[in-house]
Amino acid sequence: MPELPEVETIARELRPRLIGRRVEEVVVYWPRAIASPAPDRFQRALRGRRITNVARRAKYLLMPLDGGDVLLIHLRMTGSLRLRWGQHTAERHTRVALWLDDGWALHFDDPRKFGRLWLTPDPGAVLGDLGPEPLEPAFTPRGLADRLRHRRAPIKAVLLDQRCVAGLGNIYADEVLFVARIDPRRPAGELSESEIRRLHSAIREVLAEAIRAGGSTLRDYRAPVGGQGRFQDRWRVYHRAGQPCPRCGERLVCIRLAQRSTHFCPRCQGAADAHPEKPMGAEEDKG
DNA sequence: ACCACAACCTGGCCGC
DNA sequence: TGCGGCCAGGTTGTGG
Repeated sequence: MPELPEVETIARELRPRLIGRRVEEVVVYWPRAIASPAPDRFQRALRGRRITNVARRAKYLLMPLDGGDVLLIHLRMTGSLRLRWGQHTAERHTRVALWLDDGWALHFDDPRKFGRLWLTPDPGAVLGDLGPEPLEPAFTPRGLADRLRHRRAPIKAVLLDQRCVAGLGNIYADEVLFVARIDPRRPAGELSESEIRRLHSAIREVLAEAIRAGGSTLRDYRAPVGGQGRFQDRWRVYHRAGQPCPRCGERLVCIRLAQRSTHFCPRCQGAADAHPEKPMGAEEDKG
């Protein structure tokens, strides 16, 4: 379910509630939700540990524990984390429950069972070769250009590739390409320098705006204590096929690209670099 | 190395 | 009401 802004929202909400808490019991309702180690070892190793922080990398939540291990959680399509009062309050789709020492329980709920948890001393091995965090200074237009240069796949597909930029998913890839005025079907390696600069700042602007809005809420997604994001009201193109483009009034369209529904404006994202009105260097980094 | 596609799963919605 | 088909915010493995 969640992309970078939703995971960031969850991390911020959980951080003050979880730092310093001890995990008193671990209940695994769906063993395959535990990616590693084996569920019984996961359970034994996590029990009794204290959570020292709640952080995010790309779409992963990272919870370092006293003693050195890190609990990693990836929510995939439909996973969510909920804090529920009391120990025996698991619901139909609760896959793993952590009973905390303050009377609350942290529940990992996931109807589709795609989400995974890891307990490891070496989170880097789980995270693999993720690309740069788009909101960190290390994410630069030059670095983005290097990662796009040799790719012939459509730019939308490359934005979904977590090795290129970490944290974008289907909603924010579409939103970012609209703001950058780039046709999602354009081969990534054929983008001009000014398009890459627009893309770079659009990634930062859209993600930052979404975080400020508390992420997007779709269907029954809720934050850990029950709140909803507000960014779905600010979607410019996602889920808006047939409605007028907020920039030019043209009807927005939805096509299939990289096996994902892809929303864009065929007029202002239509032609290759059709609006070169801004001179090179006019768009500075806003990081 | 790159890219397309199937697989992993369930639930909700739409049309018949 | 029931059923089939299709859709869904993600990632991984397999094949070409």
